[in-house]
Amino acid sequence: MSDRKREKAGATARQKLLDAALSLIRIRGYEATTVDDMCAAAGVTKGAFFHHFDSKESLAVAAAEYWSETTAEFFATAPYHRHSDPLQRVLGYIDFRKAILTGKVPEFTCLVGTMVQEVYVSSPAIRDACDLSISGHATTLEPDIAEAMARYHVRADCTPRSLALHTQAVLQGAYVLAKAKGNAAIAADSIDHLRRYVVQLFGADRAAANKTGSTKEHRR
Amino acid sequence: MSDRKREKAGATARQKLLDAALSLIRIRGYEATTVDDMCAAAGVTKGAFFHHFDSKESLAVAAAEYWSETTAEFFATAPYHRHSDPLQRVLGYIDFRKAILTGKVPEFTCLVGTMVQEVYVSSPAIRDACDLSISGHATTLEPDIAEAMARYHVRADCTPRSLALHTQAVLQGAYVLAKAKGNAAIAADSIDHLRRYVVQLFGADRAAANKTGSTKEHRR
DNA sequence: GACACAATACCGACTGGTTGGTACGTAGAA
DNA sequence: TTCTACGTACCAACCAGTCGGTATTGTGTC
Repeated sequence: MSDRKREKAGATARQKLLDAALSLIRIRGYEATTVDDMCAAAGVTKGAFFHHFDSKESLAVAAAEYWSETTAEFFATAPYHRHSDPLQRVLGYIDFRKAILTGKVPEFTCLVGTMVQEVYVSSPAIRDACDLSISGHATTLEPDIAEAMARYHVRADCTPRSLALHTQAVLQGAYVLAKAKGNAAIAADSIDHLRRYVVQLFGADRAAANKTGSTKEHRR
Repeated sequence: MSDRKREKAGATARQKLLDAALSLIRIRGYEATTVDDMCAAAGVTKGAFFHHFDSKESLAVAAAEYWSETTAEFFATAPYHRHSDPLQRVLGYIDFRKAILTGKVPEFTCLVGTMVQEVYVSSPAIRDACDLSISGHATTLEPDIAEAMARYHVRADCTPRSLALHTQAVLQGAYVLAKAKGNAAIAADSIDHLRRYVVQLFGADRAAANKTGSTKEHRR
């Protein structure tokens, strides 16, 4: 947004503060990350901080919005969109989420999922920004899921939106367990289960649809 | 544990502090909950706090252990254990987790899932206590899952432990989304997906087993 | 049962460092 | 000159943790 602000010559203080906030909050959490910490990490002073942000809270809101923008860009350019089959795009998304579990835990976990757990009662503004980030990302999955459901005649009593949000729940939960265990393996496992669920959900119901028609169903 | 300490006459300061910590941390998070807050909520003074706990961190470890004890007791006496069929016990557990999504969000969410997101880098002691709580609870599900897998001949390449941990990941993620959205409905939805996954996992593979082998497969 | 006395449980004022936030100054661009 | 974009110095409130003290409980001795 507003590219005129961060012209050519490197990042502006606001930008550097947002980047610093992203990495620090993902490591320490929101409350444990102080304004001074972020200023030091960004290489700016407190004056700059409160010039750009009214308060620590408003920086958190801006950070959540910045997170939404960068992740949206990141996933929009990801390779899984190339598949012509909508189900392959959905599975490709899941595979992609698993593939990016690299590096240390704070590097692949979710900023807004971390923040919202701390502030969901104390700061409605931050909570709403986090919700918008998660729900907004889930919304980008809905068209593919809807199309796949239509093509494979999934008639399970679940909506594209519900399944999209479930994928996010699994990912958020996988991150919690990864943090508890200190490694990504457990998160990858959960994503495997999610993938198996989606495969079964579409495959099993396709088989059910086929059953009414014809083919190799071995009715016992 | 050590019932002689909290005899008959009401809760001791230590007990009151642990109870206060549980509810406050679930609402505000660990970092945002001050020692003074917990003392005030417990109706004791700071002297009592630091008499029973070396530091705020050691209280958090004790709180995680206390959480493990109380939840273990809670689930041990839950009704789903009565089913003779192990799969029904597993599904009963999932249904039970959905059924207890009552009241406000801080009342049904998980203490250790909340804490571990804040301290997984800064405090290994708390992180380990949280991991033990989550993983320990998951372990209690393994026998039922293993038995159900054996009975229904599930040969999916997933272990009882992996599936048990996945249920916890889904629950933790469901709580994150519930906090973001401010209500339990989204969590219930995700638990529905988890239930459908388990049903499919056991049902679909049973069908597959039946397909290859004889009918009504009951060999052992 | 009475007493000494020691350990435990708890109190509350205090502290040194930290926190989010402010006031004001300044450099450069328009 | 005025506006934006910072930098520096500072503050009041707050924080985890300390410390000297007191009330209560338990225990060994006679």
